[in-house]
Amino acid sequence: MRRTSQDAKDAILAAARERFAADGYDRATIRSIAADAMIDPAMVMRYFGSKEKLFAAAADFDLRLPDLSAVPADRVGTTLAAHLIRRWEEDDGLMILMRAGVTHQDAAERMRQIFAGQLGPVAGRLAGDPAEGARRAGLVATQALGLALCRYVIHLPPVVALTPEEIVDWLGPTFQRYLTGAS
Amino acid sequence: MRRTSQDAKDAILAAARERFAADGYDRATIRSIAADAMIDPAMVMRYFGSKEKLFAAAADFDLRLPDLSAVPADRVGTTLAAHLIRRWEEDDGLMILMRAGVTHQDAAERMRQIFAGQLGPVAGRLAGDPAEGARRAGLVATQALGLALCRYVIHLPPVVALTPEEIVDWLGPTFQRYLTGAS
DNA sequence: ATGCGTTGTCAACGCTTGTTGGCCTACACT
DNA sequence: AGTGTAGGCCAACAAGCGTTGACAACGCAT
Repeated sequence: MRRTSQDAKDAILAAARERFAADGYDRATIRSIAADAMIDPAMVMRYFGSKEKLFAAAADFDLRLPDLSAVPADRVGTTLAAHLIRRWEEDDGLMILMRAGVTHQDAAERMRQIFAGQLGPVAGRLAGDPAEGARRAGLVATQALGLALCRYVIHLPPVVALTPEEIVDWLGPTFQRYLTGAS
Repeated sequence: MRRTSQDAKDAILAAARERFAADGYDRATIRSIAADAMIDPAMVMRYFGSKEKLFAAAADFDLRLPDLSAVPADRVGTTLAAHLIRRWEEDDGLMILMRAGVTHQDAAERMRQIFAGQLGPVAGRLAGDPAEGARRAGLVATQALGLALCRYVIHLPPVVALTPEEIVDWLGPTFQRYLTGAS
């Protein structure tokens, strides 16, 4: 039994996710992705059409936010912080978007959709007003993405040294204020 | 009177700063920088030696932090927030580092030096302990760089819509807690 | 006017990139 | 056995990159 085309696609996609997350859009080449997947570069084109389409397939991501209005009102900040940290470490999808979003238009657009479409409604439900929810979601995004940038991309030593528990302790109150505090 | 070499260098450096800030390291090509400076690409090489060296010359940046121990203790957060916003808008140096730091090693290293060497000591003076200062500086960096990422790079609409005053009002207390709050 | 050093131009190099088309190879089915 | 089809490989393409070296044009000193 030879490898089925689905296996090849899976292997390519897995390699692509790793490379895009580690190197960004430009430096992650079709050739290097193909080498990681132990396959010919031409196969990548056959199965995904172009580098753009491969990236679109690899950059799929969902925050999988819990329903924050179901947790105690004074716990939304820490709950969100704990969830985001976990989500970040188990899925490299956000790393892909961060590394690519800096130079790549589509990736930036995806990022906007994620925070407007996933975090926005959750914040809006807490604020009781969609427009205000968007503002709150934006503020949360600045702190959340900033942590990811310093910890996983820039590798700022003091931020890398923080334990997940410390991060929750420090960022939880910040999220709490951004989500529920007075404007 | 022909153009002096200093004029050419200045023109190249200005064009390089704009291109690196707008496009990142990889997409900012020597050719495009030279075209912006209305000069031949070969001149760029003559005056700066290589793309790496040109980047090093363009990525020079100083936070120019004020002495935070000279302001009222309950004002350090808002003072820092106001200063960083101003610094960000008047100098594209940090944009260069942010756009490049994601894929370029040297830029990430510069970023680490800036926050460890400039913000760290200031925070250390406030905390009365250099090691603790590094931690506090790291936390501040997550929020400060996250804002810049969302506002100037990703262009998250709700974050772009914030006025400088609103940003100071929201981020000031965060910086205050990161710098002087209980650990 | 002659010479020289600086400023600028031009063409090309070697390399890497995304992308394409043709050609094998192995399996499933008749 | 023969054949069709799907998986895979190879070589090449055009374009763009950083970089190089040779050569022309200019201004100032002598």
